This record gives sequence, structure tokens and C-alpha cells, in this order.
Amino acid sequence: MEYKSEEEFLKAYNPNEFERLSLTTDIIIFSVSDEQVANYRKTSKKRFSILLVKRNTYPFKDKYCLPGGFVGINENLEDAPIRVLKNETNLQNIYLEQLYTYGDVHRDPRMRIISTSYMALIDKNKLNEKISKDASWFNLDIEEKNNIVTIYLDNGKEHFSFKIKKILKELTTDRYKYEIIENEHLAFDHALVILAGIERLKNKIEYTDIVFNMMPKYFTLGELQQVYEVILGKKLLDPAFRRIIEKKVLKTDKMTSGEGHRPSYLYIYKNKE
Amino acid sequence: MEYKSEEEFLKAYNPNEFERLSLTTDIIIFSVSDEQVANYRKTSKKRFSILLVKRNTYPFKDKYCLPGGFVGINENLEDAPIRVLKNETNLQNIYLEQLYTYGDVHRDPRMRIISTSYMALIDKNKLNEKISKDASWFNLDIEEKNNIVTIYLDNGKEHFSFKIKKILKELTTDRYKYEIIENEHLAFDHALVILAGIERLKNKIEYTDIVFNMMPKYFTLGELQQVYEVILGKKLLDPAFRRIIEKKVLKTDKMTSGEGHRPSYLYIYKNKE
DNA sequence: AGTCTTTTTAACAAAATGATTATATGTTAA
DNA sequence: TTAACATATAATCATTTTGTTAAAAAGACT
Repeated sequence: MEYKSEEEFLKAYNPNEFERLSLTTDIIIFSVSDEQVANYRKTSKKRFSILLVKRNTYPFKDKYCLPGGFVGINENLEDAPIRVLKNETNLQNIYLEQLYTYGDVHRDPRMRIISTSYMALIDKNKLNEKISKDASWFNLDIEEKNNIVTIYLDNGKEHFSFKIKKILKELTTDRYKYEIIENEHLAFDHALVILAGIERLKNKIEYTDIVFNMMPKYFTLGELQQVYEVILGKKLLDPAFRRIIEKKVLKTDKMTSGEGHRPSYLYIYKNKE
Repeated sequence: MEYKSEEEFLKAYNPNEFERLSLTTDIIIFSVSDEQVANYRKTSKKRFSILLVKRNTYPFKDKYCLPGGFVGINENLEDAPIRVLKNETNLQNIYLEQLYTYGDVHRDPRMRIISTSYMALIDKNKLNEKISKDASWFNLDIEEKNNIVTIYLDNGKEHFSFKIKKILKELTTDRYKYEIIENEHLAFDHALVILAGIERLKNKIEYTDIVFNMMPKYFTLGELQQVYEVILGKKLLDPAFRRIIEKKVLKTDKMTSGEGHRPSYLYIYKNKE
């Protein structure tokens, strides 16, 4: 059949001609937390953490998953993670970045569901203890050897781990294919999503300013360095770190006190103007 | 209602409970082409190029779009671009990378359609002139000033351009929001997809080896440098370029000849072993 | 033989990074 | 009051990596 115009074509178009599927979004909410260090001074150390939700319905009942949900039929894709984030944490105006879209035929046992994942970076100080019931913060430790990544999760009450193998793709690339080889506690393919998020964050922290989304307004260079260190999973040398970071921050005249050691200046993030 | 097991839940699950939508994939196929230079020697220059398809059906009849199509209900998302690529170019085993998923409610006038975009990198020498009818290669030039990007496309017969404004996001990031401000000839939101692909490629060429997917087996350093230059949109200094690239390639004992100037050694890509 | 063009190597300056060491300073405990 | 403590901050020097300019090399063309 021939149509004379775009309007005419659209009028005759039957949306049920193609098979349909559902779309969800999953969000990795990254933040850092302070952990008391077991020494006689009241020092604390930064930890890397993400928010997980315990499922109380099928499928994957009693397992953990990333906060998320279905994208409404009249909702822009990128508005869905904003809505989910508001529901889970009551936070708005948060750094969000699309990560990857997962679409294996059988990734959800219910039906064909595509999922677009996002990562969010938040400063926990802005939280008013209003995270939803069933959600909890897990500290995160990463270990990698022989292309097998083990990720340890701990929310204080429960702790578990999962393993993912990184398989180098054949084509001329340094990208990997990821395969879950051990996972008892995470629903769906969320183990993959978490690793993808971690790797994206690790990369971007080096060439962008996104860390500052996880920092409070005033921070010390020591704290900032610790955040870099937990995310990158390695120690940095002080002078090298300072050389790089001093271009991005402004020293204020405020200082810390009562820390049991020499006080340090507080810095703020310097927007590039 | 309470279920006793995952099996029981799934048996009772009604997939029509949620509204459904359709999923497509769009692929930016990047390559480089040789263009005769108008001088008295038979020298040639590399150009950056992408494959576009002229639409002969509604919607957007007679406009150009990226190769793509619907993802089958029983087809893994990542298998769809492989299939499309095979159809359009008859090529297999090609470097493919997922870019971004577009999901604005009204991005397709027919109905709610989500599209996951990919980029593919190919070596044109592997093409056997079998690209599908309606498809043609467009040389691509990029110009950016005052955060407005103009992209010029030319396939020898037709040429046009489009403009996109880059708006800095408010949050602590160096990422932009993109807004089409001038576009007469490209269907859907494909102008955005093309720019996203260009920026991804520009970034990754610096810290990965993906360029070699666009190179023939044997190449000169001059050719390789030209490819870097057309993609990055700037001249590189020879010694600096060589220092970086010599770690990635192996010099063979083959040489070029008949080029009207000093011959050069041919190199091959050195896989990291 | 001389000119053209591009390749390839050389050489040096400037900048960025790596690593070590020294000094500073409030807190805590004796 | 003082010494041990824990971290902050600065200074120093060696090393590596980049930026820049320039020169030499070699086949094709006239």
C-alpha cells in the first residue's frame, strides 16, 4: 500500500504489528561511607558503598537486587531513574549517567524484559535517613586476580560475595566479555551491572570531576584522597595526588579540629569558569 | 496472593499486566576512505566516513537514517546489530560496541520505540562492494565552535549538514546534554546518535587499540597517523605520534613503492601477548 | 642531476611524574 | 609539661614523558 503523506501513513499504522516487550531501569547508587578504625584514636576510614534492596516478592524472592522498576509507557527513559531515586532515597538533582542496556532473551524469568542501567553518585550527608524499607547500604571490596573479579558486599548484618570472569574479546579491543561464575545472592544479571558500574566509575574518576558528587561541600584533601583510593583500589602517593587535585579545588580558611592529629584545611570544589 | 515457590509464581504470571513497547537498534558504521588529492602526484588522503541509508518508506520517507531495525522477540539485544551489519554490508566478525539507549516518549512518531545504538568499526578493504541498495558512504567533517557542533556529510552526490548544541549539565560533570538545533535530512534522533558515536570514538582512540579495526593488515605509519588525525580532527606531530604508536605495532620488512616519494615500511598491529 | 615529497631519525628543551625525605601541628596519655 | 602519635604539608631531586624544531634519507619525477 502506498501512502501520500507521513500523516496518512501514521494514521493507518498498527502498533500491534510487532511483538512487544517491557523495559525496566536499574540504578547503582554509589556513595562513600565512614568506618571507624580500630585504634585508640577516633579516626575513621572511607569505604566504597552501594545501595541494594532485598526482594520480598518473586522472582528471586529473598535475594538482593539494585533499586529499579518498570519504565512507564508515557515516561521518558531518562526520567525513570530520577523517579526511582526519589522513591528510594528521597533525593533529587543527583548525578545520573546511563551505563548499559541488557537485553538477553532469558535474563528475566517472567518475560522478555530489557533493562537500561544507570549509575548515580550521591553524598550520603544529604540523606535524611529516609531510604526505603528493605534497602540497605553495602560496603564494597573488590579483588582481581587472573581476570577473575571477586566482589565482597557487607551491610553489617549480611555479607556475601560474587565472582565474575573477564574474557578478552577476540577483536582489536581492550574490552571484555563478562561471565558470572559464582553468585548466590544477587537477582537477575545485577552482578554484571554492578561490575560495569564500578569499572565505569573507576575510569571516569581519572579524567572527569565526578567524584565531587560524592563529597560534601567542605572536605579535606586527605578525605578526598581516601575516596580516590577506595574507588581505584590502590594507594596513591600524596604529592602526586596533590599536584593533580589542586587544580580542581580551592583552599578555604576553615580547618578541621579535634581529630587527634594535625588539623587540615578544608577545600571546596572549584567549578571551571 | 502468596506463592510457595518461584515456579508457582512464574506459572501464574501474566505478561500482559504491563504496557509494552518495541525495541530497535541503530548502528553507526565507521570507516575511513581514501580521497584523491588534487596535486600532480597521485597522492591520496584519508577521510572519515559513515554508512547511511535512504529511507523509502514512511516515517521520514526520503530522509537518511542509520542502518538498523527491530530487535526480534526471541533475539538477544546484542545479536541484533550483528544481524543488521551482515544484511547491510555482508560482513561478519566486526568490532561492535554499545553506545547509548534512546527512549524519549515521542522519538518515533509511530509508537513508543526504544532504540539501542551501537557503533561498528570496519576496514573498507574487506567490503566486496556488496553494501545494500539505498545505502551509501558519507564522508564526514566536524566543526565545533561556541559549543555548537556542525557536521557535514557528503556521499559524492548529495551533501548536507546538521547542527547540535552542547549544553553543559548543571551537576559536577563534564558531560553535556545535546540538542538538535538544525537538521533537515536525518530521520528520528539519529543526528544525536551520530554525534554520540563520534565522541565515543574520539575518546576511545586515545586509550584503546580500536583504530586497528579500521586498518588493513599492512599499513604505513603515515596512513595510521592520518586516520588518527581525521578522527581527532587535528594535526599530530610526527615524533610524538611515533613514540606512542610504536609500542602497539610491529615493523615488517615490506615496503611501499611507486608513491612518488620516499617509500615507507609497512607495519602490522601487535596484539598484546 | 636536481627537485619534489614524504619518511625516518636525531637532538634538545620543557613539562609532568615518581619517590623520598623533612617539617609542621593539634591531640592524647603519661 | 612533655613526649609519642597520627596525619598534613612542603621541599627536593631523579626520572620519564612530552613538545618542538630540524636534519637526513630515499624513491619518483622532470
